[in-house]
Amino acid sequence: MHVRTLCLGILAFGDATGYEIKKMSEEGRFSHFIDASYGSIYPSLTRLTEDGLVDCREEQQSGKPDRKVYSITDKGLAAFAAELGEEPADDKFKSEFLFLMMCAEFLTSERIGEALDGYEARLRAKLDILKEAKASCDHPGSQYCIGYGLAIYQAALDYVRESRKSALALARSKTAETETVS
Amino acid sequence: MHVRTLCLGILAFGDATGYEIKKMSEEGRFSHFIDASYGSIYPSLTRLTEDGLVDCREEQQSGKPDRKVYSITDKGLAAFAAELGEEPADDKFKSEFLFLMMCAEFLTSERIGEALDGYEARLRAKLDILKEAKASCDHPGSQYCIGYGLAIYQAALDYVRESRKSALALARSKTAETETVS
DNA sequence: GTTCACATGTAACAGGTTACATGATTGG
DNA sequence: CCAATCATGTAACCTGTTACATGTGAAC
Repeated sequence: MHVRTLCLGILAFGDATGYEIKKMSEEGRFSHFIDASYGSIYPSLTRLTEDGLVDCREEQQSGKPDRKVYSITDKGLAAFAAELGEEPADDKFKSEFLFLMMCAEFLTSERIGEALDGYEARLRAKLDILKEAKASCDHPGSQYCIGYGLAIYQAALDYVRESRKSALALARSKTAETETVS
Repeated sequence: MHVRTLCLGILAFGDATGYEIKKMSEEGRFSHFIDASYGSIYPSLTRLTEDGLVDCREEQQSGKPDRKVYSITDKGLAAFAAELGEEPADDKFKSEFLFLMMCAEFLTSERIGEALDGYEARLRAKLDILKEAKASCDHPGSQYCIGYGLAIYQAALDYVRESRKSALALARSKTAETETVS
């Protein structure tokens, strides 16, 4: 999914500035999809405006910089609806942690233990964020996504904990270790 | 993780051609990470050779095109070990399906049902592939990754099935539907 | 006879990131 | 006084994809 679509989707829920879109994509309800940078958001908004899918109004603020508030147009809403009508692309899951575990035979068991600890900690942190979000957000669509996130991160955490021993056993053998050192 | 690192990692397990690396990244043991295209693999191998991290020998074959078999060098092995020593980057999970569900209030319950059916089918297909891989692959590191995949895809499937009713209820109301139509 | 598997490679293009440029106000 | 928050935007760069170019042999 392109940043352009993300912007359009966020604006379908209500007006926002580029700055706010960035925030939402990295902290808010939309953080499960992409975290877009300013370098992609601002050009996207310019393009969307040129294409007539969004409107822009400038607002002066006392003390703060001017802001450009974007609203979705009817044409934009139609384009968004059309995109939602298409078959969603396959999920993409990329994990450097799993790549590391795949290559565990090149590592010492100490290094694997370290990686497992770090990964577990991150999973816990994500679960905490999701639990907090679940309690504080009342948007039904978001609740569905949060529930999904809780389910899979919990499953991942359970797996990593349960398989810890066998994971450590993947390490390169002591003999191989000495071979490499010598 | 870059295609370059993926190539290096695959070659750490044994010699391969660019063609074989592509196959492994989309079907084999390494398919959980990236599916790289020829347009990125071949240039990566050229660069790795220039940098002395891999060696290349050309092999003629009767009836088939010549092939270039790449082997990792000591320098390459060291570079690979160094990369594995670094903290792995955060997992990246992107789901257009979840984006759709987040925006469910813009959809009819029919469309949501359709999306749920499609998503469920894909999850089942992935689970089947993983189950088959589990039975046919005896590499321990791969087994760990397959186990992880089974755990999270199963959790996702369970969630999608259990929450189906509430998911369908996310649809836009009939009044809103009529409003949009008129 | 046509499609598939084998096999390598390039060029144009798309998409996004990073770093930079600018600048006011508020809170510690 | 320094850092953070608000706020917008551009240019250079990096990485990767798509489509193209080329060619053989086997299977159906």
